[in-house]
Amino acid sequence: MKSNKITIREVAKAAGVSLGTASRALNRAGRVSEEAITAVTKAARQLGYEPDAIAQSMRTRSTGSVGILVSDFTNPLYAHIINAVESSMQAAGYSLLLANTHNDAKRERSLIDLFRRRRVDGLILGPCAQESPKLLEQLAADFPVVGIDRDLPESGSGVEVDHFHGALQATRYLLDLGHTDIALLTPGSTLRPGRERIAGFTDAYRMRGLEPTPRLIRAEPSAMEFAFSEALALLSSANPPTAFLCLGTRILSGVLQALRHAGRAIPEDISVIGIGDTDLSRLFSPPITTLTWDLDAVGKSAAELLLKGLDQEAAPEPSRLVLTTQLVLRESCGPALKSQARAQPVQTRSTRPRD
Amino acid sequence: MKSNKITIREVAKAAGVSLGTASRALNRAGRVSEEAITAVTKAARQLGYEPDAIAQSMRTRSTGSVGILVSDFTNPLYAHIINAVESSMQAAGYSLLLANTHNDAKRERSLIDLFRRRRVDGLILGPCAQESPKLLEQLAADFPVVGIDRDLPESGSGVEVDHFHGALQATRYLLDLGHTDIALLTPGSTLRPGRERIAGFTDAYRMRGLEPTPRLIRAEPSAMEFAFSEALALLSSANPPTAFLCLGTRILSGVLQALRHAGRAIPEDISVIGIGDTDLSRLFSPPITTLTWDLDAVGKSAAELLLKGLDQEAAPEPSRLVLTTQLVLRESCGPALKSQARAQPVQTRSTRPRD
DNA sequence: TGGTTTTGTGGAAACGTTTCTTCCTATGTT
DNA sequence: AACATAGGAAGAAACGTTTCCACAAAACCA
Repeated sequence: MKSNKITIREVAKAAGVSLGTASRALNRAGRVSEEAITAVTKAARQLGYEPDAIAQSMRTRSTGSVGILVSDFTNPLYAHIINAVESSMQAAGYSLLLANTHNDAKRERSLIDLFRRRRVDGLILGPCAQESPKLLEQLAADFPVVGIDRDLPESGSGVEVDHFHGALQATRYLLDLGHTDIALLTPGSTLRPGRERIAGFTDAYRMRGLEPTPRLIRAEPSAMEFAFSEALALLSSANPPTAFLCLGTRILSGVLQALRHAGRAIPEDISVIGIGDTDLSRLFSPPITTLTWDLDAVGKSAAELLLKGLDQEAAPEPSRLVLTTQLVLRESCGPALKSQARAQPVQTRSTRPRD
Repeated sequence: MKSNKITIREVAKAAGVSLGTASRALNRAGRVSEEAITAVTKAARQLGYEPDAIAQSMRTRSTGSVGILVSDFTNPLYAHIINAVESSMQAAGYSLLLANTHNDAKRERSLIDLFRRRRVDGLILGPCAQESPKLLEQLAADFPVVGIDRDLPESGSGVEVDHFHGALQATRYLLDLGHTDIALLTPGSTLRPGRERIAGFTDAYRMRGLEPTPRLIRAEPSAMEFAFSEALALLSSANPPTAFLCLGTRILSGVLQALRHAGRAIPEDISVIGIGDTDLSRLFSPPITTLTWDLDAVGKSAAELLLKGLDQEAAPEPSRLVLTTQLVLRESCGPALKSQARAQPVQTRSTRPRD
């Protein structure tokens, strides 16, 4: 049952019409008679005609596919976002071209070029190391681009999570519990999320007239091994932190592992805040207080923004969307019993204009 | 900086050669002089020429893209597999077209048709409800297809995990601990993995001269809510199980949640075996004994099988690969203290020929 | 009835490549 | 010196669609 390729030419011949008419009949475009439509559709069905999407793309200059680039979709946060994107795009008739950048700017660049050569209709880009807004600007000349949690040029569209206020809220919560030596672990200070988190973290301190300890701010590319050894090092340092703010899924695992390894009890010895409402944070003992946000909404919004850009060819008005975070309180944070106020009081000044 | 499309025609003109020569020069195919090559490549670089992959596909009948279909890549198991597939395929120069079937045979069918129309060079298919090997056979006539953990026709290639012996080993381990009332929770008895697991589970009992309790075998589509309520129901039933074999990532979470909800201690009150070496199973207290296998190897092997099929057009010899499972012993299983031998001794007979 | 519009059709062009065929021109051989 | 041979290039065909254009026939309007 080798399915021989049936072209529209053969359909036309079988229906007794010209090739052009057959095409118009199948697409119900332009002027076609009812009887031509019935004849052609019948012939197409009988022959098992399947239009060649490549040839269609060739002619129409649109492929019906969009690319999505993230650093690593093994990360459950990305997996959920991509899942939502896929649902929305599939419903709209688009296919998803997926690739990992592994947080490598060079690779991202070459993947973008690859996708451009493949003539994707649009592109969704997650954060990536050493990202430059300029790249996006150039890209946006070719097709709609939507960034996720990414630095955007003036003209760019994207959806962002309010990591600034998220980190601020989480930090204030810990400060309120009496912690002053809070370790902040977050991936990538060069990426928007990391930058915003550090700013929010710092601001929370300053709003209390305190200053965070630079030594306790660890912003490296997310890796569980990094988080594990880093946490272990911090714990055995001269002035160990009394709380860990773990703003990365892998980081949370690494820190929890380190705490177990070091024999520290949560929340008695040390408080922990995690990220992303995963099975781990819900089912860990104790359940982990978690900074979270709506991943489905991120993906869905990104898809909608992209679809909007795909719809109207000539209306490239940029749109941004900011999603808020929620702090889900569980049982992993307690008062800082052995707190020693080491943080330096300074004049309160925000690292960021108030909004 | 609107990037105007540069065609090979313009490159040829700039280099002072004919269109055909330019193409041959860029592809280093056929007879071309060295000087033509240098002239053309220089012109191409200067003009910023990027070949149009669609047009290339049109002519060469190959798109350099492969499709992959799984039920739901939010499942970390699939995410890891896809990750490995993506790495291998990207290294080989292929792009990945991804979609979720949501375990719906109809949707799978239509996605396959969509991918076929998009002229993917190959296809990787995860398990899907009501799958029919016949479908794969038809498909394989058009392009190479690789199944993952899926029923295959005679002629099909694929990689499979030895769920049979995995379940057998896990069950025997629990039986050795004195458990006779073991609950088996696994997604989809119509899917190969579920079927094999039930067979392995049953065989383990029979090798001891016992028979499993049908009531304790729960094979439904994987859903955390299902597992939670199902586990709760089993716990409050007349003869509750003393051990849970949770052969699905979501299922494990649901059962753990149910056990916490019911106030049962692991492993004192009840023993638990999970699946997939996730953060949850490693970091849970106590760490969960886990039936696991090499997800990277699954993805990598699937990609390699597909690449082999893509390479040689004319050699459709089917190849199968079976990967073994490992039982990672942790601390979630203990002896069945309040075991009451309720299982019926029967004549030992395997549900499956020995291998 | 004669012109004007509408409607449907067939044929051809176009999308941007690769590849096949033909042809010319050196180069080498007897 | 005449002739075979091979290397290189130009030109055209092909991939399977959609869409543009011209044109005939039918319908409409005065």
